[in-house]
Amino acid sequence: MAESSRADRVEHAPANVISIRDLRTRCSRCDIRELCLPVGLDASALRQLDEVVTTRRRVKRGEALQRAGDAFSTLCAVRVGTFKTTVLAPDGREQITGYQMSGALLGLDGIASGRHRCDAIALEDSEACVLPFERLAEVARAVPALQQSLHRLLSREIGRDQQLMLALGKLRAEERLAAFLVNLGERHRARGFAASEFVLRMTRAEIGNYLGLELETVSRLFSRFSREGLLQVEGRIVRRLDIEGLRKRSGERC
Amino acid sequence: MAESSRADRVEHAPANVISIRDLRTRCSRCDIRELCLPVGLDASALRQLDEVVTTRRRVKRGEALQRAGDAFSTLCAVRVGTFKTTVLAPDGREQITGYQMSGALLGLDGIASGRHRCDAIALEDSEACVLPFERLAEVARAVPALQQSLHRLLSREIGRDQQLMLALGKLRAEERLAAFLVNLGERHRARGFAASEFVLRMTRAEIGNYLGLELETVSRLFSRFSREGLLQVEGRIVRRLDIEGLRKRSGERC
DNA sequence: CGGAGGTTTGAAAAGAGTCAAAGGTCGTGG
DNA sequence: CCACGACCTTTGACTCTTTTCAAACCTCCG
Repeated sequence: MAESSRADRVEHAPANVISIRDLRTRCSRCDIRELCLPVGLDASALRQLDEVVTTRRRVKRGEALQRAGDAFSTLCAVRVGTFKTTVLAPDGREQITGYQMSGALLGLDGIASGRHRCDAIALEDSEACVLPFERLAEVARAVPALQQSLHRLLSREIGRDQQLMLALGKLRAEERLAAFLVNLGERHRARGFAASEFVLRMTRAEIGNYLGLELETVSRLFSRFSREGLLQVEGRIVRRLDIEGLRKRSGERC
Repeated sequence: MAESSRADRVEHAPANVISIRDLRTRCSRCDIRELCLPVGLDASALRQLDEVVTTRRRVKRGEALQRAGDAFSTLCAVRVGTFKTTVLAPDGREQITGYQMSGALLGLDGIASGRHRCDAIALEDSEACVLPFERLAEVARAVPALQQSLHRLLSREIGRDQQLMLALGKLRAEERLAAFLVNLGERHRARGFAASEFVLRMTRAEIGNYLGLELETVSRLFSRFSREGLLQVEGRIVRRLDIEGLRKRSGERC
């Protein structure tokens, strides 16, 4: 079952589980803390959060951080790398529901039922901090600022999902891809990288899956945008992304 | 601005705001408590929740319980009636992101930014309990069971959104409507009504908007399902809904 | 350096959208 | 309480975007 196909779980592959202590790194010193759960926490709250986050996991490209159906007990915060989350229809069709970069919190959908509801697959070699949820909830009761952070993260996830629904329900193919690229560019910018030059971590098929399109449609749209000077593209490498031009083509959002 | 077009706010239309005390009703005695925030709370936790929920609001058909952009300070729990929530694209296109029946909690997407991100419009004369969020969060810190309920509700919302993304991204028109009807039937059943006989509270256009389809497509599909004996439909009245038959036509989910 | 997997492009098909028109229903005001 | 108007629904005919199928090429990893 899912248990065995999953990448390095704490119990099964201790080599890939890293004690935070060993690395002498903590949320309080993490360079992505302003993108992650610690946003807005003061020094004392951060110290308490340090006590919650005790391990990390390395996940190789293609491996799963979590599988739908797994028992839920921890959230994972992406530290390095990129993940995709996917939900499965009963007939086997799969929908990618998001791409998560550093700072994102994975597993929030598992709280409700006590089982993970989606797969999280690494798109490149990645690293995530493990947050035992019960422990986190406990600390959140004592630290209002952390409670607020957690509420905000859950709420932000809902807002993001609504934006994707809007894209899937109302935008045409060209608008969806334009919005997706603008969004990717902005997420790179938020992480201190150029918004207009980056490497796609996902295939055309994965972009299409996420946007409710076929891979051929995505490929044709890249060609069109390239022809029209909205970007330069060589395989997965995107250059000179014209954010404003694309925003106009997107009906302005994703 | 939005403020003035909104239905009966506490400050502006006290006539429509009802003190819970006056009605001598509480969460602890509410007949939908097993569909709402109180799920799984014990007597003592319920008593504390009673202290949070002090007012109700009546909202007439077509009026807004909340508007995108409004300052966020309260959640609302649907007591009677039905709402739709909609998000707006910058160019004015609108996507319905959900239909909420009794027990649903509205406003969760506003926690992140402190502003509501969607409109909530009553589809029939409705009534909602008002939950001041700061107060609720405070009580949740003291009452772990309530904290857990709140986390679960937020998480469940994320799960629901993912199912809609799956429908919008991967299902064909016929499958989307079939899944929608099965889902509606089951929600009626969960509320003690027949799963196969109900009145639609939304127009064909609204169903289409929610499912990423045009109203004509929805109308044609109703005719097709009716022709094939999967349901009987007279305007908004649906009878003899064949749940199993429709489930098969849905690729099995929504 | 060999092959699997990923990408591009074309041509044809299909599903859903658009436009149009007519009939139905509901709620409100007279 | 009835009539009118606004809005909703149905159905047909046609259009068009996107999918499907196919083939060739690329490229990157082991």
